[in-house]
Amino acid sequence: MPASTRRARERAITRGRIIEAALHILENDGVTALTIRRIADAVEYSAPVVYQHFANKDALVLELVAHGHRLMTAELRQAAEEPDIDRRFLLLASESVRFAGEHPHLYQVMNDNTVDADERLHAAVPMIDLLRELLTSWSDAHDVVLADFDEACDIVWGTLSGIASLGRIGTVGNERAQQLARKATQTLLRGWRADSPVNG
Amino acid sequence: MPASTRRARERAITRGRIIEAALHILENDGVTALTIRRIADAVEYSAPVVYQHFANKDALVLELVAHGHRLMTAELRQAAEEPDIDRRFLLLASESVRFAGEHPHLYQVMNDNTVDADERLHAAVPMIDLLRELLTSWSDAHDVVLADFDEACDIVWGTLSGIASLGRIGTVGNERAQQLARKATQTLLRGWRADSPVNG
DNA sequence: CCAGCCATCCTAACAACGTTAAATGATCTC
DNA sequence: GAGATCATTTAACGTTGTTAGGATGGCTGG
Repeated sequence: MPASTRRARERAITRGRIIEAALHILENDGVTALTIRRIADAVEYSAPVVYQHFANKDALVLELVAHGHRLMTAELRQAAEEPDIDRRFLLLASESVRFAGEHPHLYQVMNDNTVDADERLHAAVPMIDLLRELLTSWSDAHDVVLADFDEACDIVWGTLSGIASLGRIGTVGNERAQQLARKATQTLLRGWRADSPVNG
Repeated sequence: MPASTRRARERAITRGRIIEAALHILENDGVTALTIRRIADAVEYSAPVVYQHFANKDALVLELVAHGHRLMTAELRQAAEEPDIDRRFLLLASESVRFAGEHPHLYQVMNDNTVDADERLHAAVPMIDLLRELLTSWSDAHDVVLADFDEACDIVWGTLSGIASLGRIGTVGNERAQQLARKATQTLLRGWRADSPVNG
């Protein structure tokens, strides 16, 4: 069925254009401007065609969330080229907060509780994987045995996302939030080193 | 103007009933059910009456956010009767996460980024004050001088709120999030003690 | 006591939202 | 080329936040 595959290809292209347009609207004009009709306008279709590619708006937004996490992870992996492990960890911390500041609206839907929590977790998997990698290299480098690895990983994740959310508050600001993230991970790592049976 | 004060009294009562009804709807049926018409129905008025007491829906929601922070702070202060400082700190950590689990919808609007960030900060002042008190008593008790007190305070705040948000994810769960909060603060405090010029 | 005023309340409506049904047009299959 | 399938649009439904205009009732000054 050659025709069918061409159709499928065209469908996939349109689907991608919709996501792209939605992302553009979200990043430029915020979450309140992200409406089905505006997205349809941007891709020069009428509103119902969106529903041929996504079951509903939530499904489309979820796609944006996944895209956001992939983008964030990619940027963070770029920052992971820093050779020194501790510096790398601190850099990842501040850079994750910086990402939240540079993509405020995208980061908002990434962490908004309006999106189903479990599906949000699934979208965040690449980010969590990166954290696990980093934490293993760090504990290996310092001969630190963590009492509960997954626990430590979740703690870092929760801490960074919480502090990044703090950054949107005007009186805190993103630069300060970056500093907070660095200090927080620094303190956490120091705490784990102090707790480790080898160094403690 | 005796009549005017009676009017004002009645107005205040109605206003309070609206907030109460809104809170009830929010906690029971979630944020999507929190609509002006449903609130008006609950207080046996028509929808436009709500706008005689609140400029718009956001203003009303902001009131719920402030109420939520007051409620949370009150519960946490109750937990602050624990005499041992370190146990008190850990208790506050887990209890703050527990509150998020017992009032999921309320906690959602408290931390949702749809509400203006700066006004959310203003609503969170009592909670921050409690944190500051706790942190000063802790550093006094252990002769720890924190390099930057406000920084440490914001770190704890961001960490706890971030981990509490983690708790709504099904695969994490609230009990585990409570444990994470305890461990996170424990590790942070240990890190600060290790860093203090007196004990370090 | 009564006319007038002012606050309060409701009905009706507006624009915009997510979403669906039905109709139209294009494209592919045989 | 005829019939079926897909793509697309127009129209509409129900709901949302919000505002305008008119009715109603109690307070105030004479």
